[in-house]
Amino acid sequence: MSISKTYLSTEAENRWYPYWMEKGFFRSVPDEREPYTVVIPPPNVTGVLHMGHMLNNTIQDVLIRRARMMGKNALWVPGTDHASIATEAKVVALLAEKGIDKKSLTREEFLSYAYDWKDKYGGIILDQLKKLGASCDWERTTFTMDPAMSGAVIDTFIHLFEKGLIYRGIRMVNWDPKGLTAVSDEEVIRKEVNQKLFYIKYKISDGSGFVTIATTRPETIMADSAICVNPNDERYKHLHGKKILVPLINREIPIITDEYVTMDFGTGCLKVTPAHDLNDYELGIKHKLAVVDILNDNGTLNEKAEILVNEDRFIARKKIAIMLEEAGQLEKVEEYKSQVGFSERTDAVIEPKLSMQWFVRMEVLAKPALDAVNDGEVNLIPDKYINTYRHWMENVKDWCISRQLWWGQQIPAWYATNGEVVVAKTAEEAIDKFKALSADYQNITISDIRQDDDVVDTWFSSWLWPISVFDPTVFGDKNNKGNADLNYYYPTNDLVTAPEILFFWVARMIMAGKEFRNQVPFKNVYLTGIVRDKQGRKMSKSLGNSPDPIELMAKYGADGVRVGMLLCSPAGNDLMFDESYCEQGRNFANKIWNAFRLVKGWTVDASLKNENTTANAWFDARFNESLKEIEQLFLSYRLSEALMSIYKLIWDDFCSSYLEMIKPTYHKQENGDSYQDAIDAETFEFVKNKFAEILKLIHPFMPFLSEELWHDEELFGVRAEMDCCIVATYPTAKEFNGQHLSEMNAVLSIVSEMRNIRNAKQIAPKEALNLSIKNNSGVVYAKYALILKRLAMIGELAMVQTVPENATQFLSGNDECFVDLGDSIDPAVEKERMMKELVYLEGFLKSVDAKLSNERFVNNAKGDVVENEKKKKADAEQKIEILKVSLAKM
RNA sequence: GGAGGCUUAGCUCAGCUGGUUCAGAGCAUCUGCCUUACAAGCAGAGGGUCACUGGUUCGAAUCCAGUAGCCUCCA
Repeated sequence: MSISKTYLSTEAENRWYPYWMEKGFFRSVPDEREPYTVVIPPPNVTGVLHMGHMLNNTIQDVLIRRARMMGKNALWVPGTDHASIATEAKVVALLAEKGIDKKSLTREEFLSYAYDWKDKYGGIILDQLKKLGASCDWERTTFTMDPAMSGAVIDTFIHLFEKGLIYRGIRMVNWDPKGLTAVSDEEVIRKEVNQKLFYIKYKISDGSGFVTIATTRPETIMADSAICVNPNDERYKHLHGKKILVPLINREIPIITDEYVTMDFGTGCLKVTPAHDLNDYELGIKHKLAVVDILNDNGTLNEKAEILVNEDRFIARKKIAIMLEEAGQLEKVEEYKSQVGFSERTDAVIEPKLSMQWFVRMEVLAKPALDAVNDGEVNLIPDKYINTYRHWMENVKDWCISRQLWWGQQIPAWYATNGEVVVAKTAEEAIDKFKALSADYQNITISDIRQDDDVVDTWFSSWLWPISVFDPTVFGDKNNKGNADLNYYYPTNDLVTAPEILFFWVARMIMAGKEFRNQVPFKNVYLTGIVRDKQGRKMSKSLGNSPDPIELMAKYGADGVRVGMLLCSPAGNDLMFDESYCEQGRNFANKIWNAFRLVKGWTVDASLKNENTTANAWFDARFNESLKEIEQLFLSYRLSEALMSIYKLIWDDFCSSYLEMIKPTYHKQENGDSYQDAIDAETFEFVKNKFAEILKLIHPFMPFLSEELWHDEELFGVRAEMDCCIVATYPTAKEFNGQHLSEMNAVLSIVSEMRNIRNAKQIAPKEALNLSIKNNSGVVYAKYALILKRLAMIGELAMVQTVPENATQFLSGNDECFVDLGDSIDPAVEKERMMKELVYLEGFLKSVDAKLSNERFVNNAKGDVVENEKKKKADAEQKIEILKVSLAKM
């Protein structure tokens, strides 16, 4: 091992990750042990590691490594998601750079380009996870479009269709008339735009006058199906039941009433255009209105518009305005600001468009998934998300699963020329199904049928993930009980993911788990926060406010970054990331490194008697006390707090206190040379063992550093090939002696007071001070003489019955401590200090007395609370007495 | 518009079923130290009307209601 002054992270990282891989420590196969399983939320195959991944995967690795060390058969399944929209967009863009238009390619040609691209870049993110130290079983790496995984998706589609849970229906989608595709809500950018509000006069068909309607889209009047007014609107009561004529084309449409209409917006009179507006569409369904779609896919008007056919929608808007003006039906035009959606990819104005889509019926599937969380079969951590989950699941809408893309699993639906549809795995099966359907299809051939062009939503494959990674063959066949892997590893234990996909992904996995295994896919869902920058902005590429995780790891070490991530990540709350946390992580690594160097440098003398039994016994108790706390914190998934507990145990208790207690003394000789005492064998053995325990304790958080030190041959000797920290047994809390802890707390408070005195009086650390104690507590201070000497440089430690002269004094508990400072004592200052303390204690006593003399308190409060107050009273009274006596003597 | 959440030290957060001298931790800050493990360090210290206003209670950071500000999801 290197004796460098600081921990060199890169060296350790390059040494141990390959070693772990080579020895197969990440590999898991079913055996007789209890399994502990985590499936990775598959990152987007096009992605590169960002801070969100860092956080998410650090947490998973901590959980997995700890479970592995606790003797469980730990499996972390890695993989990637095909992310149809994002990936297809990237491939289209890449092709465009090469001058290739997607539309000029066949589906097969396009997919071949896409696969080339995926093969080239798809593994980047997984390699980056390895840098972080992720201990995934890489032999199980899965991709959501692997043939077997896609097979599972198709089987699922067919299964649900046959069960009546998948249907086709009309739905309003965001249509990009330039890209000629539907885009998801996430790909629509809303911008505020200056528009015009046109006030158009519609003739009442019985000739009794006009109604004025305000609209920003006059070009859609030809698609109007009705005019709607609020039934409570007095201004329009006379119109109820009448009909009206669409300007320019004079089509007759009804006047309907609905409270949906806002009376004080525009004229209070709304034109209803079900084909071109989502709200109007719903209104149309409610009132059973005709749907008139006047737009072509490219945004031009079609023949249903009757006029301006083949004109672009925006040109049509201008022309209509003129035509209305000429017809005397344009009352006025106002400037108006409103939100308009633009396509993220083409910047075209999004057109709401009705189209035929495939849906999954949610009601039947959602019920058991809702119950699973309500009944605690699945725990959400933190549990505040239960409300959100419940609210969503109780108001769940059917799931639109078709996407107008090529990258993904093509929908297994087949159409005959007349539009009739069957769902089947292959064209051949589809033919059979058509033949079975009707005698008319007896001569149908493959060339007569056409497969649906669309693919399914990516979530429709990832909702199967916790099952399909183990056995993708169980979805089409109810009798298939699944392979050994599935039966061993499923249900998994913990899922670590972001709250934003609680519904998109987590809820749907629970549905799939219930549907296909009749068992939830995981027991606990740990929801992490969003990584934000210091100013609270979400980290994003476009803002450029996200540090590159790879660079961070190069700078602070993977362990430093892991610690840094967790230090600032309360469960479920967003975290304000700042590089300084990584710096803190690196410093911590360095602290452990140097503590190790210290211990390593000691020489052992087997003939020495163990003088450190008190220190050893205390640290053992403290270690177990802390461990007990840490175990509780892990149980409640408070990982950052568990880490902080370990941090303080190592830094404060082990380094600052314990090592200083046992550190052999240096001696300076007259000739200027110095030598250090040796340490006794028993203590050395103890500290060595405890150090190993500490390395194990920190391993899940800092795998590289701990493994590196674990293999230090000088301290631990040569280890067997498989003797690694990663598979060492995790420490468990044992019983501990509370008296050791309380006594040492008293001693350490004396140390702290002594240091304070030195600081205040500017006494050099090397100058020994004499301490006398008037013991009221019964603590045997003689046991702690060596510790007091080493930590506070106390020369003589004396037990006294009377108060010495010329000493400064302080209380440790109820024990009176006196430090002989000779002439440097200023009685006036001493007196003032003590008076101050007395005043404080008397005030405190008064408040305790007030409580105790309050009958209602004594009668209502619990017994132990009252007892406690009495104890506080007695304690304060004793201290006051001591102070008064001392003051009287001065 | 609907639902949920958050607000405690300069920053990031703990504070569970109201009751230890309850107002805490880490970082940052300040003071003094290059003390042969570590200046990426050591030893000390200062910092807060627990968002605001009411209520319940013997007792409220903690429970309830309202107000303000911020955030997320759904529409």
